[in-house]
Amino acid sequence: MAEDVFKALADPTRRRILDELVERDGQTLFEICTRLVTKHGLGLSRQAISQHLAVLESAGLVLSRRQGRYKFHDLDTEPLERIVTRWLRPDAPENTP
Amino acid sequence: MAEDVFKALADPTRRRILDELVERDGQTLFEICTRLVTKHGLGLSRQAISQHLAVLESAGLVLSRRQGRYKFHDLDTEPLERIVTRWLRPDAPENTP
DNA sequence: TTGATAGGCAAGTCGCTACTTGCCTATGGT
DNA sequence: ACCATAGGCAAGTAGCGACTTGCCTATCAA
Repeated sequence: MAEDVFKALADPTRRRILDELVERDGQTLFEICTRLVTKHGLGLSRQAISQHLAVLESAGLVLSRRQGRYKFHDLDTEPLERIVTRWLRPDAPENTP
Repeated sequence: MAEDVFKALADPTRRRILDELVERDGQTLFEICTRLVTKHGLGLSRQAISQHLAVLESAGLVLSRRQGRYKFHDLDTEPLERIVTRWLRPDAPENTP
């Protein structure tokens, strides 16, 4: 649903997570946690990030693959393009650069 | 700010408003109210829509021009394109159709 | 000038959501 | 077998956001 995509993008922390995943795919939960702390100074618990990842996953923006005791997360940008074309007028001057 | 754009898009009613404005620019508050009620069956007060329009306006998605006692609202899709390109990998296969 | 229309301001309520805390499961190393 | 690591589940809390209600201002028509 587009609803889930918009709600997922509404939170700044979730957008940071997408930033991390677009930089490097296949990160685990702990990797994302430490990156958010060190690079962005966010002091969040592991569960907070886990819940954010669940939201992103149910929105289709993040795909996860389990492997042993690790769970790797990958970015899927496919839902992004569809939701924005909703309001782009086909023949508006700013949309035909 | 991109923050305001994402928060503005998070609400379903505000997205409906954008739907109405992309269909016809220059609508007043009351026009939008009646359209949301008749076409989408939303039973919202005038103030609710007014506050939504304020959010959209502060996000730069809606421009307003006052004329007498009327206030016309226009859609501006410019902020939309910038926020999505944030996570689109330049050379990913799904982004080069 | 009076009344009706179009809109704004401010306070208050209510539900959702982000976050925490505590405990539990499972996999891997030694 | 043991312990550490990677992650999950569930309940509880706090703050934000959507919506309402009531009242106020401004413009136009009669």
